[in-house]
Amino acid sequence: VSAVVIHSQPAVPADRIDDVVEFWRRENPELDVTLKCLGMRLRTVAHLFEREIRQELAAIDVEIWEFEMLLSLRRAPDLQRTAGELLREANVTSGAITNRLSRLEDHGWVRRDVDPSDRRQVLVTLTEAGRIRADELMTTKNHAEEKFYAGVPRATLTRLGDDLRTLLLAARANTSADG
Amino acid sequence: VSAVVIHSQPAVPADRIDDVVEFWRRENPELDVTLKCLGMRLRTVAHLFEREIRQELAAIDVEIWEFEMLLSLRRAPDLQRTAGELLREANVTSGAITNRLSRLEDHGWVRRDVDPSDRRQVLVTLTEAGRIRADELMTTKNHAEEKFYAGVPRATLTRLGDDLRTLLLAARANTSADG
DNA sequence: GAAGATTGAGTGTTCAATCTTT
DNA sequence: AAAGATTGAACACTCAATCTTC
Repeated sequence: VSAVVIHSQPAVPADRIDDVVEFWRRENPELDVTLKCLGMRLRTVAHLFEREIRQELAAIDVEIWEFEMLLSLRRAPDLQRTAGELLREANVTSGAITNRLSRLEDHGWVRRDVDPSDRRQVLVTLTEAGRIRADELMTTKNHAEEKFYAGVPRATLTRLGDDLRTLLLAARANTSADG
Repeated sequence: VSAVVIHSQPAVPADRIDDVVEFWRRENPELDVTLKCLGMRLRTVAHLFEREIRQELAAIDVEIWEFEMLLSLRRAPDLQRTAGELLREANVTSGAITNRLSRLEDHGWVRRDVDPSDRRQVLVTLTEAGRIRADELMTTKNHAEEKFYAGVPRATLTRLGDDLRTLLLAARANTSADG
């Protein structure tokens, strides 16, 4: 009795990504189809998600980086972090942070002070106006996310979250990344 | 008899994302924790993945956009696409495509010709040097991907791929996106 | 000397305006 | 007019150099 190899296609129609990967499998039958599809889907979903959030936020005139900076401060003890902490949370270079902080300061959403205990550091504090704005943005983003996931079975979403966490832990080890 | 609500934490240790979401749940108990975690993990994994691929490609002096353009042409019938087709595959504006094509042309990896059947269009063709380079890049990327996923159970990866496809189909409908 | 933040040059994107062809 | 590609201005990033403080 010989087993038939099924290419792990579930009860979901094939999409563009399946077609692309099928092309490469024909060129190289050794290719790991599961891995190729997974990578492409990860990037595509994340891209779609980001674009959707960006559009919803754009309606109230906000960039994603702005959202992330304000929300990071909103979570901080005393609504306050050093520029270095913000830098590491945002995964951008120090030049970008300086740039962003200047713009947030212009809007009056954050304040910059020299850290008295270590005068090399800059303490960034969320102002009252910044806190109010942060909470607005959070609400908008929550609505956008619910809309994005609409129609996907609850069980799928939960399983996705769990599996992604597993992957995330492994990937962090494999890449020795701090993100 | 009262049911105890379990916050769907599987046999995986909590991470930074769980902490962030827990903060917001305390602020707003109505918050859908599963959805918030999922969104953050999607973005984080995709970000990590992209960074890893970028680093591996940088070792052979290639940018990700370059990789995607060459590989898109590599799959095309006759190794040829119009600038507009490339634009829609890459999800960037026409200005970016013009810019990219000029640089690829400088390296001698693609050729630009006016489409004789519609002289508004530009036909982009992968040269022989471009085809060789594309295949090199594909090999490098495959290695990088295998390294990224190392240690994650096969079943998890397969399930992730299937669930992501389900999500992708729904999200495309929810956002009316063409990506 | 090392760490944290700022500055400036270089890069690559978007957006709007333009040019050509249909 | 409308569609496809190009151009240039504005913007935001990275990277390397600099300045201040430890």
